[in-house]
Amino acid sequence: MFSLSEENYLKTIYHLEQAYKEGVSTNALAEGMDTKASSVTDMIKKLSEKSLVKYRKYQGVKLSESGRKTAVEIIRKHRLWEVFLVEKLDFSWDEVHEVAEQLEHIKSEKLIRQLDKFLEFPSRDPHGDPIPNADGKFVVSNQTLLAELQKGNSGIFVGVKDSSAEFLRYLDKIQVSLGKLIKVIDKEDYDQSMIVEVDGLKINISQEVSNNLHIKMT
Amino acid sequence: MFSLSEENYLKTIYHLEQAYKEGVSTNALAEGMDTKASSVTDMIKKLSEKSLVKYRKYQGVKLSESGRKTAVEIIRKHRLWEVFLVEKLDFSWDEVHEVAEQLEHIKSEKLIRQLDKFLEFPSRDPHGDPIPNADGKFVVSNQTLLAELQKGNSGIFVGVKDSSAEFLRYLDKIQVSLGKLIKVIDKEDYDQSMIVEVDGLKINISQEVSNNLHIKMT
DNA sequence: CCTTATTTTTAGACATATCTAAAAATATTT
DNA sequence: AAATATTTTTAGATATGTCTAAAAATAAGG
Repeated sequence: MFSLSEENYLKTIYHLEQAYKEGVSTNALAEGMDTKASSVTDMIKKLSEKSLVKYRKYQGVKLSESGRKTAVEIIRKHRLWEVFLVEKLDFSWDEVHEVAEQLEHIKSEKLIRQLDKFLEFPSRDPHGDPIPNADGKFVVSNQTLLAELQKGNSGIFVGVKDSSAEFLRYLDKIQVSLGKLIKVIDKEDYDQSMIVEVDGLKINISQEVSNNLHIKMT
Repeated sequence: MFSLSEENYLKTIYHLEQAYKEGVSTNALAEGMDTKASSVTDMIKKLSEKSLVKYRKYQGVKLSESGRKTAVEIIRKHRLWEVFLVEKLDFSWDEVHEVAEQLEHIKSEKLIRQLDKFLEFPSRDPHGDPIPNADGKFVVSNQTLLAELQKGNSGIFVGVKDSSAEFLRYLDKIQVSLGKLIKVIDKEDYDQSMIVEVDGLKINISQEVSNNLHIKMT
């Protein structure tokens, strides 16, 4: 199996690949791992020898098939534990990350299989991010960001992209909570702000905010 | 906080202290940690510098107050996770140990506080061992081994001492399961074997077996 | 009580994962 | 395209936790 450090590198490379499709640079990875570029080079070499990444000097890294598989497994574990913490142990959205970062490295196939079952096979974590299934597949769904909706569209608020405590407090304040039906009443062309209706109340929402709300279309 | 290795040493010293009250020898600890005596000496020095153990060269170690506190916290976490695995994730008694060994090192006060609450403050783990409370206190109870009961006594079967898969299969076979009321009908003087009644059935049980069953007296 | 056996410690080495500082490669500017 | 700036890699060092082999301390036996 892989060391804690190796697993964290794989996970970080996976996330950075979304933004850097051509390959993740050493510096970007150093920033993501909160370490020095030289340390990154060392670790990349190790991962490369284990065929977890494809690496050519000075050209950045990409995950190999087996590297991606491992990264997705870790992400699956992270997100399932987040669901557990919020749904069963009454954690709030902004408290789960640090603990899930630890729990994601526990090694036991049975543990995660049974946890998944216990949680009734959730498809999204508390932030609205999809949870890959046991085969590592992300099951697609009819989900989008509120910002993508047009005047007249509506959907269920199923998650947030920005899970900072600050943002969650803001949502609390405007009384927008998970599971609510949100309808777009009007959308301003000049700043993309919206007037939406939630529980019969009309609320004005900036694009910054609408970009952070995951909506499941009905 | 303490490293994984430090935590494992503290836990092992704690357990060995039950048998070696005068202090745990370097060799005993090496055996318990499955490592070499020289490694143990190195680690003991480190723990001693951190005031987690009391150590005089060639005289073995004892836990200090803070060392004992830390060890008990780890044991509390281990046992709570075992309850979780058995009660919520359908693990069997003989599968939980390895996973709990990993989970016991997760660092989050809130996690363990909420887990305890979620499990409704269990007082014993699936093997019948007591779970210290958040203050590190073992709440005493009216529990004993079946072997200690006399003719006519009865009590609830609340745990096993030997949790080998073999033994658990045997219990399954004779239909003795957790929570059952067991009454001692007769006890042989010459081999200490017993005839007990469970669910109206009379079963013959050897001393070897009765010595492995934790009973809560009613 | 002195010799032998056992236990424990020390000394020096190794692997992992990190760092700093310097060198090498690549990218950018003029 | 040459000079400069940036990025990446290498080289050498450090901390943790382990090991082997040898030395030192303690325990046991005659």
